[in-house]
Amino acid sequence: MNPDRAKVTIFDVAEHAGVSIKTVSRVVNNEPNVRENTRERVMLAVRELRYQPNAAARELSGKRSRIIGLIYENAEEFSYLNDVFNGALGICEPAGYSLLLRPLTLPDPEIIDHIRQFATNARVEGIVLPAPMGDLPEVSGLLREMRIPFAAITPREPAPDEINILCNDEAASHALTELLIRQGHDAIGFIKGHPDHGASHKRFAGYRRALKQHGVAYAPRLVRQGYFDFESGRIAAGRMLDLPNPPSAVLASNDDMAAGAIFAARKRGLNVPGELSIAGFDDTRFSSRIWPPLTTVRQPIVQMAETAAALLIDKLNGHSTEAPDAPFECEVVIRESTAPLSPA
Amino acid sequence: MNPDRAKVTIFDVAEHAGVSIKTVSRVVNNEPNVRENTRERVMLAVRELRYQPNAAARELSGKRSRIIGLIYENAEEFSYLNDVFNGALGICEPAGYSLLLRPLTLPDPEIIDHIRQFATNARVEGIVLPAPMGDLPEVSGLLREMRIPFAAITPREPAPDEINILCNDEAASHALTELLIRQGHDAIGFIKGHPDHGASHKRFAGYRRALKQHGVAYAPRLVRQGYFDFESGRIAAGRMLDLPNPPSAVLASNDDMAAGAIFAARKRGLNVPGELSIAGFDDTRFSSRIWPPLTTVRQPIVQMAETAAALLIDKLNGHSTEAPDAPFECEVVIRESTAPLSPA
DNA sequence: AATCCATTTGACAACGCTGTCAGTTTGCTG
DNA sequence: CAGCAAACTGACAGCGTTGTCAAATGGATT
Repeated sequence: MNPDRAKVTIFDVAEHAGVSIKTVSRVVNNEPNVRENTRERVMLAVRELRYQPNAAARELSGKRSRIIGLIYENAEEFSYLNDVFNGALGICEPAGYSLLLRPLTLPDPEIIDHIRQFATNARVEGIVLPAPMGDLPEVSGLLREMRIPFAAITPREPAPDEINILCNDEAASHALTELLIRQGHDAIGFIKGHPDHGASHKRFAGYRRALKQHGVAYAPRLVRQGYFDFESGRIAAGRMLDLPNPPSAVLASNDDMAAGAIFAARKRGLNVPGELSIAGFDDTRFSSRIWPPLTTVRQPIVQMAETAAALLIDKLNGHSTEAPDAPFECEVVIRESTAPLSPA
Repeated sequence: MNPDRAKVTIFDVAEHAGVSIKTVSRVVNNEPNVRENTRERVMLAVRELRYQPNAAARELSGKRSRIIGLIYENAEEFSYLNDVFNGALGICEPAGYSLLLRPLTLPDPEIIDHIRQFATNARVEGIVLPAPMGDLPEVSGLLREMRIPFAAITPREPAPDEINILCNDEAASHALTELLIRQGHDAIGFIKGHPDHGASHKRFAGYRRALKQHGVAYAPRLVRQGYFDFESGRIAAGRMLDLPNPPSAVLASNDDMAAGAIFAARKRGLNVPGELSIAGFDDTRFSSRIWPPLTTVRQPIVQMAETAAALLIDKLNGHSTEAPDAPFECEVVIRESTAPLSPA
């Protein structure tokens, strides 16, 4: 530690303001029962001396670490996490909290131990769980058991007394499918996402609902299991395209798989979107950088993460945690990878 | 803080092992002057009780926070940072350090204040500076002045007594250019990177050296300024392609700009790599997902970040910081966006 | 002016660890 | 077997805050 830094203590402020250290503590922590007059005097001293409370002493004495953990899957795709980090950090910092990262590589047979150790060792007060961490029952179960508050950013059903940040994946998927149907497509392939992710089911459900609503027959042969990665999308799309009656459009449950589908189409000499429309999900950073730019669905991830962190901090501070009334809205982004069914 | 957690203190261990707390402290901190016999007894007690030192108390008493900061540019492209995070976290965690993130949006006129505040407030012991943070003289200058040890992962010239992690960008750029020359290209465009990044200059230097070495004339009209983002790459490439005698190959200083170049080529109906070879730099995650997959250069970023963190921690622990003898090696990855010059 | 109660303030003991320094043991020497 | 240095070990005082609880203050009521 550098000798030049962090030397103004609560005693200095107390002396400067002519009060006791406890009063300074009260002011700094916004506690009640301080006369307005006194409060101002202390604040002035704080500002003049540039006092910054010592976090370690605070934690040791007050039992509050002001640290929030963020446990995430260390997947390849990072733009989602980037948004989550930014959202969470943006809230934590001004609130005086630190954010501690804990990447985990899934599947992880020792996940329970890892999380338990993280929670204990890193003395986090609360934890943010972006997808797919929030989807894993063993994770939320452990945290519940350890009585560590958490906020899950994940499309699972809301649990009472737990913070859940949702978005309307299902509706967005429905809208996207509807778009393709309106463009004349009636053989629409679907590449499912990883079955452990709540989002996968929501997205598939939206697809099916749209088909049904518009009287388009559901064809199991046009549905393939994918795992949210490029490779599985490439393979799944390839299988469909090699079918005797291939689909004229493919909806992938995320952009990575959509990119895989484009790759597969191109390998087979198919023009996208002329001969095959392809849409994705997530509006990943590269969605607009590939050719053709992807039609996809954008989620307000930064906002969702902000809300997660804010609600979590509220809860930690004993404020009433009122969940947002409605799920966050996704937005369909129409680009050039989809087009009306050509007359051929 | 949860009542169930973190209750075993140094006193419990001391009692269990039949020694004083100070001895436990010595063992836990690997201090000398403890009889082997005693050490083992204490270790046993530590393990049996699952003792985990209280970080706050340690910091308060010992003046060591065991926190390392990571200041980074909050750019759109994240795969580089992902690798940096993973590398640094992978080292910090087992070493008992926490990693605290501080994203900064560049350019930031108040960068000095932001960093100063981060360093003071967050009580970091040392800081990792990935590119382009390490390139900014005001940043390294401030840290030097504040006497906070830092490790810069950046292609600047090594500074004495400072930790610098380098890689041979220049050589890789040279090799990539050479590859194109060998494929028959003699009108090779170059899109420069952001002038504030050290890497930009290295990469340009490698290009020029290769041209010179192989007797290919250097044509300023084939060199354009870019800023490492897709859009600037698209524009720069577009300008070159609209030239009366356009290049048959374009080397972009990173993959984002290379993707922009592919985009520009496609807009003009040019076949890549048939009519135009394009190569990038960095082997971003999407390099192999776009069409055609990009020929590019891969840097061992995870290793570089690991080394940065490890050397920094060594330094903080007072060990001799011996810099790695040689810069890290980049690797040219040949994919399908480059091809021999076609006879036409 | 005296009394009472609510509000405000302060004294002081934790919190769990490391640094300091003094005390105790051990292993050699002579 | 005493004597001595070196190797160990332990007692105790902080570190800078917050929690507890007692004391002081102030205003309203007799």
